[in-house]
Amino acid sequence: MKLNNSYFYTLRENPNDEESTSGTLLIRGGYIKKSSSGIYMYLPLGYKVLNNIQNIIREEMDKTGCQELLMPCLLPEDYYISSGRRANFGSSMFQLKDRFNKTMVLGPTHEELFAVAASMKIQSYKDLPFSLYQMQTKFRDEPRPRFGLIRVREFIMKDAYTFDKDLAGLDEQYAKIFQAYKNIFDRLGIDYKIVKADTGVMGGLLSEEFQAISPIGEDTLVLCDQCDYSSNLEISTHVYEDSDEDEKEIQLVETPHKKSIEEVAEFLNIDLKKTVKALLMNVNGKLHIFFIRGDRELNEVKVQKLLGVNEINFANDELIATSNAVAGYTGPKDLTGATVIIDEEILHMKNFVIGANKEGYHYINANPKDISYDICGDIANVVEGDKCPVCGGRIHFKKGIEIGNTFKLGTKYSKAMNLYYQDDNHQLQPVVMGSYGIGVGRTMAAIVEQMHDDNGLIWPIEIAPYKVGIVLINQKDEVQVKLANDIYDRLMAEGIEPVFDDRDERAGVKFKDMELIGIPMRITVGKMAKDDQVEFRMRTATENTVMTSEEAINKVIELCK
RNA sequence: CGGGGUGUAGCACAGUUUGGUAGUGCACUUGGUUCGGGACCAAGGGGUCGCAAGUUCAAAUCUUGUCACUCCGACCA
Repeated sequence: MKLNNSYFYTLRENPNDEESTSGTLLIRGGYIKKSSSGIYMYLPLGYKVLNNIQNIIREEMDKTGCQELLMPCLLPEDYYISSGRRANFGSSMFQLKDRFNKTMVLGPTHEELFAVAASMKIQSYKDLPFSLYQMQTKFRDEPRPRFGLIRVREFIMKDAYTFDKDLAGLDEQYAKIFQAYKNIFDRLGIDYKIVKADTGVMGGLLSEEFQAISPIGEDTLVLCDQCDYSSNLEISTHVYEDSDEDEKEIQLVETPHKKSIEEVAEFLNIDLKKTVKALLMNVNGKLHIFFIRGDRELNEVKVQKLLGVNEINFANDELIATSNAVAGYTGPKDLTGATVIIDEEILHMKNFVIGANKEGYHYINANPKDISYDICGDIANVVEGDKCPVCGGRIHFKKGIEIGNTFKLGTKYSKAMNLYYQDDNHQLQPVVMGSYGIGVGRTMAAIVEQMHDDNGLIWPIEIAPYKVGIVLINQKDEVQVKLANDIYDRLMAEGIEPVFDDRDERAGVKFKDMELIGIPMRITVGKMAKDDQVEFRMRTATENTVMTSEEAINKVIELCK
């Protein structure tokens, strides 16, 4: 592409409404433009990168024998009502009426429709297994779009679905696609971790997430410094460690005006880890009081599973008044009028601090024998330094951007969508399904988050919009012009399209732009053109290498392989 | 959905307190000088000041409403 007379622009200043590095750089480089909150245009450069990523995904998916197809985005609401997910998605699903007043939705994910497509093929066990995928636009009306392409309302997802006759078959196909995902993210050059995760609104048997490591990630990954244990914080299991202290006698102490657990710990000069705090919550309109160690956080996913509910909220004063709890001084001793749930860890603690259910008082040296409760379970988040559930090492956290997700769905959707096959005993059996997603635009943003510097983007060669850029220093010097054009033509003939900066701009502008848009290799044609000499430089390098034009061309060809 | 912030030229912003001709930098056009790391000088072009109603002789500025964008939270694959 020659920049003269092309659609190409860059911005010298950061946009004022983008927070993330990736969003800012992609906008400044002219890769994307926001059209409204969480909805972006992919401009020519951005579209090339998007396509390059899609091609890598396509190659690896095709290798597994997965077949590509294309589903509609616009669907009757009925599919999601049949599967029972219409209510789950709620207002995050875009909805509209057609001219006959029928309710249509824009698809947020396509398990239902793939089940319908699969039913055309599946009659007997002999029709299984197989797998299908598509790359298609998905719509989710996010309450808060954020971070450029990372959390958006309209996005392209590669979604794949496997169909098997039993769990053994699912395991086999799952493993194949899992490996393809590793190949994809390895080829994209992303630093990522695979973690176990909650199945959430998808349901099913198992969920694993591919998480790009990034400080702006919205998920917390729990990792072990000794073994390869990894888990999303939302489902990470907690190993309890018994205290070896001798039990002391419980004692009431005054803690005037010390309401938060941090204030109490400081006032009593006691480690937060030797305290127990209360969380007063509203579960289905009833007061539930949760007790966890003072330095931990309540894990809503675990609580929802333990209690079998979809939603928990903070309790208001009216609800709290149904018990004898005193805000700031609530403890699990002699507490009445609420369902009391304690974290199992508390049973392993000794001589800890609890609220006394009396304004201005706490107990110290409380022990498990002193407290009473209705339910006990794992309800808290792990914290850094906790014991690894696999090897006993210590765990630490990293932040991740979820770029891929794989689910063993089981028979949830096949049963709901009436997808059955006949087995060799003439019995009807539900098809066993798996589903597998990759957010293509989000992956692009994650790559930028991981690969950039002060001067701009840095694309890996395989996904760069152009692998090499030619900077023509003086477009009035015929020798330079001819050499630059010769190099351009030679590379085109090799099937490598360069971006050729032939604009009437000063050299500095051309260098800055080439760096901002992150072109991996640069050939500069300048003063030495009369001796057939050019400068070659990688985007990541700080020095030029002088060589002949022939050597530069060969270098590019070699690095593109 | 709760709480804050911002809407003025393609981009980034000032002007709003105290109403009185629409401004600055970048970008763009023309001429000149310069020209291998975001040049300089000069002269230009471009804006229903988010939208609507109101107050006023007069509104970017005051009032009310409304829309959009955004941050923190809630929520979320």
